[in-house]
Amino acid sequence: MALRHAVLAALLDAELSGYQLAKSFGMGVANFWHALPQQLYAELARLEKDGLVAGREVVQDSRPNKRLFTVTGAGLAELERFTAESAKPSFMRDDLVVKVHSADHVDTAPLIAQLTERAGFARAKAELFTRLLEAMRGSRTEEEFLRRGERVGPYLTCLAGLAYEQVNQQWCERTAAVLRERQTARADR
Amino acid sequence: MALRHAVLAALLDAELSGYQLAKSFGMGVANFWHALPQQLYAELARLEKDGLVAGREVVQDSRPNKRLFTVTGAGLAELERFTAESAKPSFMRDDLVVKVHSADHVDTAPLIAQLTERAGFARAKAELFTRLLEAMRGSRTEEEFLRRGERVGPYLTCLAGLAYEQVNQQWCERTAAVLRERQTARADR
DNA sequence: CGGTCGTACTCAAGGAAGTGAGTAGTCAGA
DNA sequence: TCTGACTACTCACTTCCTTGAGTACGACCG
Repeated sequence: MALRHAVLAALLDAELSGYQLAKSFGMGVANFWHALPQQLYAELARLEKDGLVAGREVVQDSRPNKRLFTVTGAGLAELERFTAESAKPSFMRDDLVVKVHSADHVDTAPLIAQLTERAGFARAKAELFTRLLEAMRGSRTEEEFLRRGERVGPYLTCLAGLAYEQVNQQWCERTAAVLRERQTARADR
Repeated sequence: MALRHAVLAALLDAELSGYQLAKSFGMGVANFWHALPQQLYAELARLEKDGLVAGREVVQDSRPNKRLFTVTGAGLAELERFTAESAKPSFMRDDLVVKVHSADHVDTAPLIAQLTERAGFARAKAELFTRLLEAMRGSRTEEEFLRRGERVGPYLTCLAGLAYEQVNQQWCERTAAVLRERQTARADR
C-alpha cells in the first residue's frame, strides 16, 4: 500500500489520466516515486473501486479517449490517515552499489563505464529538477516561495530529488575516478 | 535476483552465518542493502543449492550451532558476470517523500514529527558510517587509502551510505523547518 | 503509401519482498 | 526464579513489483 498513496499524492496537483501518470512515474517528473504503467492502471482501478478517486471519460477525436482521475473526499481522508501514521525507515537499494562493494574481486572496467553512465543520468535529472524548481517558484526567491507559496509539497519533494541526484552524481564520479586510478596503478606494476 | 548478489558481495569480506548476515542487512553495517532474516536464510539456501556459496557447520556449546558460508569459485564467477551486465537505474522510493508531497492538503504536525525523527536516525547512521570509515582506513588518509588500500569496495559503498544519510538528514531538517514556519504563520492569521 | 512513433490502455504470469508466527536453548539482571 | 533479551533458524502467506506480450488508431516523415 505504498504506490497507492503516491498516486493519490500525484493526483492532488492535477487531474490526470493513467497514461499521463505513467509518464511522470516512469521518469519525467517522477521526482518522488517510480512505477510502470501496468501498476498504475491496476492501482487506479483499485482506487476507483474503493472510492478514493473518481474517473471521468474524456472523449477525444483524432486520438483515443481517456479517463481523467481526481481524488475524492475519501481519498483525501485516506492520505490524511497515511500521513499521520508513522513512516518506516527508508533504505538504499541499488545494484550499482552492490557491484562497487565487490570491486576488489572483479574486473572494474565495466563498472567504471556504468558509474560514468549513471553520473550522466544523475546530472541530467538534477538539471531537470533545477528547471522544475525555477518554474514552480517563478520570480520569487526560494526562501520567499517556501514561506508564502501556496503549494510547497511538490517543491520540497523536488528539492529532495535534486539533492539525491547531486550526491549520486558526485559519488559516481568520485568512485569511477578511484577505480580508474587503481586500474592504471595495477597496470604499471 | 538482486538480493542474491548483495549476499555474495557481503560474503566476500567475511565468512558469515545467516544470523550474522541478517544483523548487518537489518541495519548495523548494511550500508548498501537491506533485507529481513527470512529472506536471507531463503537466499542462502538457494545459493548453496546452486553451488555459489558453501556452508560449513560450526558446533558451539552454550549456544546453538551455526552454519558459516563462503563464496565459491562459481559464486565469484556469478558476481563477475553480474557486475559486467549493465545496471538498471535506481529510484528513490520513500513513504516520507510521498507524505511531504501532499503536505499542503493534510495536517503537518505528525509529518514534522516524522521528519525530525528521521533526521535523528540519519544523523546516527552517518556517525556510524564515519566511524566505520575511520576504522577501515586506519592511520592512512582517505586519499592514500583509496589509492593503495587492498579492499576499497566496502569503503566506497560506505562513502555512498554516508553521503546519502547526510543529505537525508539535511533535507529532513530543512523540510521540517519550512513546515513548522508555515504552521505558525497560518496560526497567526 | 508504408513504416514508425505517440496516445491510451489491457492481460497474464512470475519472482521478489514484506508480514507474522513459531521453536529452542543460553545468559544476565530484577 | 522469572522475565526478557540474545543466538540461530524455519514455515506459511500475502502483497508488491517486474517482465513480456498485445490491441487499436491517428499522425508524421520520407
